[in-house]
Amino acid sequence: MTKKQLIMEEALKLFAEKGFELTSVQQITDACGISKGAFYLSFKSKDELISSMVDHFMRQLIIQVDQVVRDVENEEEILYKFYTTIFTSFYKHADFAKFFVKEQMKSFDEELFLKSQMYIAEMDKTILSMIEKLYGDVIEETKYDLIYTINGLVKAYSHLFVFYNLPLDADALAKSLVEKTNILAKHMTKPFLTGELPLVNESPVNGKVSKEYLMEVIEQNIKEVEGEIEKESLQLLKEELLIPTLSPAIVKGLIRNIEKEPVCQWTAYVLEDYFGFTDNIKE
Amino acid sequence: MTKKQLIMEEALKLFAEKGFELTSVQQITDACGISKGAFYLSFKSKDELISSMVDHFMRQLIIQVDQVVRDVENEEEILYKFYTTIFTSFYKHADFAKFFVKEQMKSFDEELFLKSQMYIAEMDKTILSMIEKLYGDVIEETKYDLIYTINGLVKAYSHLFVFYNLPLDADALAKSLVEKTNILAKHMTKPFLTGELPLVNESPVNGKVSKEYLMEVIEQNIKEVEGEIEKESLQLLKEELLIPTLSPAIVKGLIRNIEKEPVCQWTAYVLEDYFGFTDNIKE
DNA sequence: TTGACACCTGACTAGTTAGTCATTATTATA
DNA sequence: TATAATAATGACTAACTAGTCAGGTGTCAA
Repeated sequence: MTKKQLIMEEALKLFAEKGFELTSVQQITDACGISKGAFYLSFKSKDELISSMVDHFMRQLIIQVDQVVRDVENEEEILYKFYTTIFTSFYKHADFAKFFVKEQMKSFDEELFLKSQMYIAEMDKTILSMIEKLYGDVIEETKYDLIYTINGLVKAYSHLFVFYNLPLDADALAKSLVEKTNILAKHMTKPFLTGELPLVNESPVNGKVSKEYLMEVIEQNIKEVEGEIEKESLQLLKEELLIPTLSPAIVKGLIRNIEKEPVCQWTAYVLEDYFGFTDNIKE
Repeated sequence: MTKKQLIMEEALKLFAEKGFELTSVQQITDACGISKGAFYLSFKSKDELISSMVDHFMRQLIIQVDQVVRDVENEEEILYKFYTTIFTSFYKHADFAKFFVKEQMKSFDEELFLKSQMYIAEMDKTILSMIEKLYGDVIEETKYDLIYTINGLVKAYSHLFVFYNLPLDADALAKSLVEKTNILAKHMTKPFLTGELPLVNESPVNGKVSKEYLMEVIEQNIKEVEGEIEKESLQLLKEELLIPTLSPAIVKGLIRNIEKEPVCQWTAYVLEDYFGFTDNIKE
């Protein structure tokens, strides 16, 4: 475990307990058994720590949910898998869920707020593609309402185990919410969110992640990754970003090379999005 | 406007903007144009301010919603009125809604957390009585799920105008959510929350508010209120609490005497609950 | 005009915090 | 073993905080 990971884990426990502002860097380093100076070797500031934590957990969650939605063979099972995945992740990372609910709001840091919004929008995108696949044209008019309703259900029921520490019966909960979702998809006729409104929830990067953002993520990965294949793949992908020359098959292959490496999973995810490989179903 | 009100209003703006911890007493008093010392003449501490704020706004909301649920003649309209009331209040007090979502969590102050839970449980009680009145035995098995779903919908859709500052079309939103609620009440067959679970959400005072709490609230009111009738009514109600001697009609009349006074509304509300007048419908 | 009173002020105390940096310890290399 | 490079330390700074309190201000009635 790297020092960064150690700090993030210990900090998360303290943040969930007392909140971000009321946890001092000193308390974090004490919990880690390191000095205050060592903290600043891993993170430029306390704000950078919180920002890294949001990246770490939200990326993990989005990648997981996206995998489920794209890979499940049996269409009937997608919704069920979606709910179990999301609740299992919330349950496992209850500390982060607690912390995220508490601090996601526009406060003390505009940048962090926008980042959170970006991840939430990314999740909404995945939910949208899921319900379009499931219900097709039937929900054309009501799909944005369905996204909001699903989010509401997840939020409301998360409370049970995130804040009351109840044990989670993910199976029963998912089955119950699958029923609710199906009922609403089938019968809803009066959507509140008509075409124009939901734009507010679009990704701040307008659906496409920016080239600059991808460059940044890739360069970060090049520093972190060990294997030579992975390093070279990242290097080639970076050049492809600047001047496109390679064929789709080669690009896809390069992404394949890095997608198993944990630190590169997010990069692989956003690159697939950027190069338009998002509609592939597990072969 | 009293000094207390002034401080609460200015503080609320700052809290919604930057959060509780990052707003200093100095900043609040600067915004009010008063000195730091003056602040401590109105509130014993910064914590007491936040606690008073939660009391103020949550009591207002609960009284409003309760009135709607109990007074609306046309049963068809209850749900619609419920949603419009709650969203209009959230919209009007967006600052508080923002602040409450952010700070309601178990953090930095166990007492405040319990207080928030108590108000939330109180609201759940009102919702329960509303849906029982509306759907009767049909939802016997699913009523707790319905409460959670309603809460989820309110939370999810509040975001639109609380955090994105969108204008609120309360009429359209309420109509849309009424439909969703009706659909779920009619078709839901797989509740997640079976009889045992929802106990966690019961009021910490076990359904009945404690005598001590009532005494405290009444004594506070006696100090604040002007009118002689109101003062005497409160005094008699206090004695009735200690040794019950008066007939229900007299007690009810005494409560009537105080329920128009803004500072006494909450007291009237909890006293009605305590003396068992909660099932009365507007005559 | 005087004195009594409630109201108000802001400099002050005692404490905490994020972040720095000269110094020391550890490890790798030659 | 000697030297260079890297990692880690914790005392320190500068800034901020909640809450206090000795003294000031304005407003009454006598």
